[in-house]
Amino acid sequence: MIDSAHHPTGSGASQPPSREKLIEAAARVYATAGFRGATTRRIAEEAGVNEVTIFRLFGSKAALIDAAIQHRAAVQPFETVPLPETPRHPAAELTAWCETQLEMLRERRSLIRQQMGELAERPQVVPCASRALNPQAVELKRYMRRLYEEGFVEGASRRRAGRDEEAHAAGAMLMAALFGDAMGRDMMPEMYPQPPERAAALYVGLFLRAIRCTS
Amino acid sequence: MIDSAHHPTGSGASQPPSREKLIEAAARVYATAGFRGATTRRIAEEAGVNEVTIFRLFGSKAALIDAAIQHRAAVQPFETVPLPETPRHPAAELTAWCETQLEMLRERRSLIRQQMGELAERPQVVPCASRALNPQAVELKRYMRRLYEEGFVEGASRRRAGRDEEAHAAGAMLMAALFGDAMGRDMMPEMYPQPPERAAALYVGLFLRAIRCTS
DNA sequence: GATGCATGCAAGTGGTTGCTTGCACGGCGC
DNA sequence: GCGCCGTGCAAGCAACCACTTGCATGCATC
Repeated sequence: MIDSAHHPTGSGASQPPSREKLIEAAARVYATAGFRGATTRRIAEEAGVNEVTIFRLFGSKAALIDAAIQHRAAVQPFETVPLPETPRHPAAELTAWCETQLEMLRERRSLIRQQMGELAERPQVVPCASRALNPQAVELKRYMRRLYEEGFVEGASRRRAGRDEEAHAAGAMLMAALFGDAMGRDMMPEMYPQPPERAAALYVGLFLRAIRCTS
Repeated sequence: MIDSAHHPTGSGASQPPSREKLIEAAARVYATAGFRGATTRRIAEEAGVNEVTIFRLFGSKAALIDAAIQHRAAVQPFETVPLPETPRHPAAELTAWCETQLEMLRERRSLIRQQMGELAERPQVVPCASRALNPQAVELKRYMRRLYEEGFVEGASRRRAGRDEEAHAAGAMLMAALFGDAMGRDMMPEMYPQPPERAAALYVGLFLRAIRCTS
């Protein structure tokens, strides 16, 4: 029934469908069951292919799941909206940016949770997991530096070291707020009484006031 | 069921050692390996007792691990330093409080990570996991309300709803900053360049400025 | 000494896991 | 027609899993 079409090679544009189906199924199963819970039988069933195909195409379960995780990490971050090169309306710009961050984090929520849980046993997932978050933090810091340079920050005349320290902490705090919101909203709803669509604007408002920025 | 007590050694305050040894070993193994990875053989070996003892004392592996998790969650939160009833030096008081929070979170880091990972498959751990964090958030909110009442917040005259919304978000943001610091410092060190002992003071400083509090 | 109890030890249960093997089928280029 | 290759199917393997059973042992109380 599922025989979707064409097939491999030729001009090699699309992979043999089994490979792709397995990678996506593995990502789904892993996100809800973790490495140990993602059995080859379950992944194969989810993908609608035979179990042996996993070993023929990937060699081992670990290789398949690594491929799946890396696929997920490699495909999405490029969709991120960059912050503008020169700030004009910090509140609006940051809010929009934070909203896409939140969306991204919420979408990957269960995968990120699994990776956090398996961090102790499979430390090789660390670079893969943080690779998704790190460029975002860098982007935020670049934008903050421009906020200082363009005079959006009032009391920025203090000594450089203290300013940097505070700016780093503020950036980390904003990222943590987004992360915590995306991760914690379903586990502890009483801690997040506001509707999710208000979250970004609220965090950004607090963030800008914390760094003394005239929004 | 929990008839500890009985028996030996005269005034016998101490439980039969096997039970306690197993609970602590289970907590350790679970924190690094998760539910599926925490095999009864491994726990028994870690505890230095025979594997059958697990089933004689707890009936099943799940019961043992539940007991271990609940034991960890039940024992520690009482050590928390409460925030003062009437604020005097918000910055100092909050910083001290945040430092104990950070300490607690860092100590339980791997256990919390595991619980997050298994949240999708074993949702019954949710209340147990959030029970550790929730009272802290409540305590923070009580303290914040007193900050408003005692006149520590400058522009608090705005409409009530907006103030509450912002205060909630600010509280969530501070808790998230602590959580993210405790969880992320080892996974993404470049995001936390400051030494860990400065963290609490920095977050509190930003937090107080965000809610317009005169520290 | 006898009884009760917690524990250790050895063996074994049925089930699941990752992975392999052997074989058959069908579409493709030659 | 004829290989080639990707795939499905059935069977099976050794290892591991949670859990059980039966028996021996040590210790404390009676």
